[in-house]
Amino acid sequence: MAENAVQGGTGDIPSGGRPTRPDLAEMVAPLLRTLMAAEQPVLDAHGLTMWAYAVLLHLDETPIRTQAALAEAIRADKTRIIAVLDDLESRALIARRPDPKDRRARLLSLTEEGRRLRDTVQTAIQKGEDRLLAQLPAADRDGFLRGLQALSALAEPGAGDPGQGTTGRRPPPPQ
Amino acid sequence: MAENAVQGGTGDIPSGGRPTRPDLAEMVAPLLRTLMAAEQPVLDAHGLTMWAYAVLLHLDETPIRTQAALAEAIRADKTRIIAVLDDLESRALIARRPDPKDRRARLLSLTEEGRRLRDTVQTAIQKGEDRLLAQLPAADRDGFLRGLQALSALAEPGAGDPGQGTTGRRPPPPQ
DNA sequence: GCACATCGTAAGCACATGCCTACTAATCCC
DNA sequence: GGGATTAGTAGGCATGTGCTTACGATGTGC
Repeated sequence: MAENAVQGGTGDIPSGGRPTRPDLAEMVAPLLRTLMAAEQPVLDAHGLTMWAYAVLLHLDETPIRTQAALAEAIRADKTRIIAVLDDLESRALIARRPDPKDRRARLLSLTEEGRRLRDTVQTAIQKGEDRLLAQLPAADRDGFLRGLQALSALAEPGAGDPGQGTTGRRPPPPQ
Repeated sequence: MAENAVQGGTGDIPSGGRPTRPDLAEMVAPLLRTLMAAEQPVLDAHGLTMWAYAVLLHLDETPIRTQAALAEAIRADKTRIIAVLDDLESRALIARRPDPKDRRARLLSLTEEGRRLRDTVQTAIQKGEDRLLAQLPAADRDGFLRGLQALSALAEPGAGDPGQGTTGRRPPPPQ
């Protein structure tokens, strides 16, 4: 039944034995490359960079009160997203107003046009992703999405290992 | 039954409606970060870079006849892996001999010690990965691994869209 | 009022990456 | 034999990134 299942559940590797499945990173890295390569044309068509798109995505979900918080949320550098925000603001996709309660901070919000663009782009991107997912058996696709969602949540800032912070530079991608 | 399932199968998005799941890349990118962050200490402990580890991994699976082929297999730059190979060779982890049949090419192979190190490192890495996977329900874990394996295979060189080649530079990671 | 901390911003450094251009050695083809 | 081609190597260029420092504006605590 589960004969041709991917081996690799917990405890599948006898101590000292050879691993029986590829490393997760070895599989995740090419997948991310594929996904980003598929996104790129869509983003290009709308004049968005990956960072700008990440801003649009995360700005919509939760109201962000400081640029630093936004930067941390999308794992960007605090000083590097300034140009991104400048561009998005100049195109009226986001609004950046001083917080009345603390005029040091800038209240970031999506404009109606920003929300519209975000919807358009995201729908197009997910349409392409669905073509990929369609190649999976329905059962695997469901488990894949659930597992992916669960595992990615462990990487969110604030979850998992606390105290690690922003230490260390970004390692080169394997494979 | 499938009430709390992740929405996002093919055709779940009515045209014009809002997407109902996060973008795949938005979930895959943090996951890759987590996985690489978990690998790094193990690699450091054995004096390996990500690239060096990728070389050890891919050199073991299939005999590689040219460095260029290896570079393409691990999606590295042909000229950049030379230093990596130099280091691995100087540590007797790989062997690099001129091909008798074509002395321009270098036959690359893992030494016994290289294979031993690869096993040690990979086992340690997968042990950490299994701790992550253990947090998933068994059914999802199986589907996740099968789906991940299938999707990552689509990104392999030679599969999927041919003719794309090495065009374009590496985009920045979203989120 | 004044020292200190925080937010946004600008500028720069160090480093890794992808790409390109030689250059040598070796091979292939005519 | 001689020209074109290929593998490996070395070097450089442009870019993107993380990190640090500095500065002005603002807010907080004493």
